[in-house]
Amino acid sequence: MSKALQPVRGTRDLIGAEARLHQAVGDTARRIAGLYGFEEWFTPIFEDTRVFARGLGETSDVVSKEMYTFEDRGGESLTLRPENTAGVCRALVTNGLTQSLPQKVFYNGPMFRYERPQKGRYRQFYQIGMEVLGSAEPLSDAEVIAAGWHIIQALGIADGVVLEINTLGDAESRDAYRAALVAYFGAHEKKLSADSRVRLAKNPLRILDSKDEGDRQLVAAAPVITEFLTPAARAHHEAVLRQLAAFGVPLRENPRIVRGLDYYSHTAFEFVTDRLGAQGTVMAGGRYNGLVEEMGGPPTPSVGWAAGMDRLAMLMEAAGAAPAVVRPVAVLPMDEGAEARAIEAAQALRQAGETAVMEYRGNLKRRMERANKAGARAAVLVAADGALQWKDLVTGEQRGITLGDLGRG
RNA sequence: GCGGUCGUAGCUCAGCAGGUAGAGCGCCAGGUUGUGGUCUUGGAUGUCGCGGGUUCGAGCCCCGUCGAUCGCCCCA
Repeated sequence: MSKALQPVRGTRDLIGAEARLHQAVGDTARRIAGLYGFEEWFTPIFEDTRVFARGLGETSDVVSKEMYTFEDRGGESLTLRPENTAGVCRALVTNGLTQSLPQKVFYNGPMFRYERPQKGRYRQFYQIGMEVLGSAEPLSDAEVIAAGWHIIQALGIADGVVLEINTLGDAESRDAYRAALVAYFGAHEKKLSADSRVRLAKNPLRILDSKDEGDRQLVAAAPVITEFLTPAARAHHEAVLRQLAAFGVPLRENPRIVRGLDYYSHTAFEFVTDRLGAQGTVMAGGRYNGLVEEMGGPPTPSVGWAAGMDRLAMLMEAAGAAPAVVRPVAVLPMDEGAEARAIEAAQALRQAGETAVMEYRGNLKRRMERANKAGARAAVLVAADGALQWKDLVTGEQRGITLGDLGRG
């Protein structure tokens, strides 16, 4: 045991039920995204460090203290992606797709963040995400959110999850609001928590979602973004809310929703749950109108979200929505001479789309036991003379069949 | 990065004024010379996370370390 190597802190193996859960999340999300006309993109797991430093904001926590950044043998500064929106925007630009907008993108894969691990929070974690690149229309905001809700429903976890939505307004609205917040919290600085005093200087909006009780009381009386929205920003937000209603997505307006990454503006939303302890955010995103430009492209207004597969999988498990395991048919030779014929039978089943397993060793009793443990629903018993019998492992019934019967289930 | 809790067989856990470890499940073999699930008999397995210290003696005490976990921070 002392010599056994362990997985690196914050990483783990996905095997068995956990693997199946993750697979179900990815497959379901991909399928639903397809229903909305989104196509999957595969971008590199590491990028030029500048992709993230520029995209997410140099001062954001993710960039300033959570990235896996290293120099490769050629002396380039590379970074394991901490999220995938910046990479997708970079790919849009490098592939010349800013000429054919909008692009509707789905992705699925591992992300890396150097954080203190906790349940539902890992250093290598998995995200799915959807992005609409190149549309400023409120309908694109509403549709990606609706697709996200559709996925949550399809996973069978909608019960404990609710959409909270807010707007951060455009740059003009946001600057005015930020100034108002600084003035308000500045006047009450002595009552703020230590953390929030730091936020006041660095990112005053962040005080809004503080968990500190004292902060919360101050926040309750703080100015609200809606008072500072420009007419255009207000119109956008109202249109998004209206269309979400048309999509049938239940929501709760929450003026305290804020985003941690710098690229967001206008719509900001989170699907949250109270069933995962401190890791309550399950899917989150918003509109980002400046990111593609940061990657060297033309102004390209976009919206999207990302969701933690690990958290979705945990919710599925808690909801008893775990995917069923496929029950195979076991093909068992009764004597050594029957092996070739058994292979033929197994292949016939597989050609017909049936999952077939062959136990590799032991006498018939041993193979039967293994087939049973593997959850086989039936066994095909193969005699040396080539005769086949079908044994239903649930009822125990057994009858003679021919090779041709196997193709017909 | 900060604070709390925890770490014993593959899994879930018990153990104790400090005297070098147990149960259930699982696993292996038999009861059954070609047929599983139930039942039954027997068997194997741990450097008690790792390193150091205190002690005649430590799974039980102390320190460190690694990992998990809860909260903060941050975020998906």
